[in-house]
Amino acid sequence: MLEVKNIKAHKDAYCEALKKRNFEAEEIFEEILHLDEERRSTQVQLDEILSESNNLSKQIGQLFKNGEAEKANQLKEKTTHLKDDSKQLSIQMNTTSDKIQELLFQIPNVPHDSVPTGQDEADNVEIFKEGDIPELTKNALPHWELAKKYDLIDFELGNKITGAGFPVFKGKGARLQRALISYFLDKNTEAGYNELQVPHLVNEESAYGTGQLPDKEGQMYHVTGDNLYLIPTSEVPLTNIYRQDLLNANQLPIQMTTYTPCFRREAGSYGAHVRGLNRLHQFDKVELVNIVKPEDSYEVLDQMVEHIKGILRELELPYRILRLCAGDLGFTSALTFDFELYSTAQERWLEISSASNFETFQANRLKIRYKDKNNKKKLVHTLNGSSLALPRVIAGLLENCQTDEGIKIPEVLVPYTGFEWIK
RNA sequence: GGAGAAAUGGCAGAGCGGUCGAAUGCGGCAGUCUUGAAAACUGUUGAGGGUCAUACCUCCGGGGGUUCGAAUCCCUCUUUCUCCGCCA
Repeated sequence: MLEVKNIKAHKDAYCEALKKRNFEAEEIFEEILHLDEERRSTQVQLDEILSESNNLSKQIGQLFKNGEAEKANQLKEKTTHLKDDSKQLSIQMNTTSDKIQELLFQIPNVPHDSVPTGQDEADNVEIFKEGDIPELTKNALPHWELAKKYDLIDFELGNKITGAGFPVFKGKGARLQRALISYFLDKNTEAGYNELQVPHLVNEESAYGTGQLPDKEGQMYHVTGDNLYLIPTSEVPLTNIYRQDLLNANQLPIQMTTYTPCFRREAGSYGAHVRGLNRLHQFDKVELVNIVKPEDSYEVLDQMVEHIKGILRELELPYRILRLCAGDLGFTSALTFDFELYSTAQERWLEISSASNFETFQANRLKIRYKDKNNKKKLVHTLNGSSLALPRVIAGLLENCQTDEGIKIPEVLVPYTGFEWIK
């Protein structure tokens, strides 16, 4: 959520930047600024009335104390109309504030200057590529075939228990998953991230805080009995830990990591691209969240990118990094880098991580602030990134590491899996 | 699920109809002393809105009510604690 004072100060620049997203902000900005004026003038009126009635109340108290009941009763009569007026005005003020809030919720984050223009994923800009794409033998298989061949993942069984998109991992498949989770968490804690375990269900307030509500309502599983949502990403509980907090500068940066399953309804997706592990309703992910001072956020974003690179390098997997174009940028993000892993058997790139800087957009919704050197209260910047999303890493790993003898586990993982080959 | 108690500033904790945005202690910050640090002493220290700055307004778990006036009384919800029941 953008701040009204920033809209006021940078209206033209914001309009210009939001055009990159095909978002015409001019009109909505005007309306917000107008409503803000209205809100303020209403408040001035309200404050005056409240001030007067506070004064009268004090006088009445004094008069009663002095035994001048008659005078007091005269003053009492004066307060009745003040009460009515203040009630009216406070309703009016709340209505206006709600309207402003509602409008602010509709506006996406302002893209960073470095975000390229573009309509959709085809316009994303590749900025880095690393790792050799292996030459596979003629018998090479896509991961869903490999999963079946080595009895690693059972998609049909998940179907029986829950439905499509809820696979059952078995034997070495399950162990490989657990190994990756441990490996990722170890890498993250080595880099200074604090490991946490968080709830997998969140309340409405949390979902609003990180921006899943109101605009992504249909994508979360909703537990209606208790009005809770299954998390689509652990970014939600992690970032909400600090909701409404006023931090001291020396508490920053806050670096958190956690492993959770993620639940996404992915309504309307189907077809070849969602086959196997490519797109699931439940999947595992290890997440990074950073809460930092505004002046540090872009440096931290770079660090996050370097950190994720390091992991992929160790896993010896071919990947590339994309700078998302304005059209493909998430609603809450100012700048996002996507990591894609090359799936050799499918001959396509799979998104396995996304590292974003939200600047103050989430922090403003969440009201996460800190006191800077001069004791000024400022909104923090929040960032997150996956390190990494498990299923597609497994998909890429199975496909790229397959040989005629079986699947060769990358060396760094062997201490975690306890085996070198899946045969 | 049943019975009882409670929720106050960063923390602990008083206040139980007007003088309360709130005593006191701890913590934080600034200063005195010290070669430096600690201790001691002195001062300062909640949040939001509003203003050029004051003034002023709002906030004592959330919501509603009584009253001229509510942290204080009433209703309701939530949470926490204790006891009981059920249970991984």
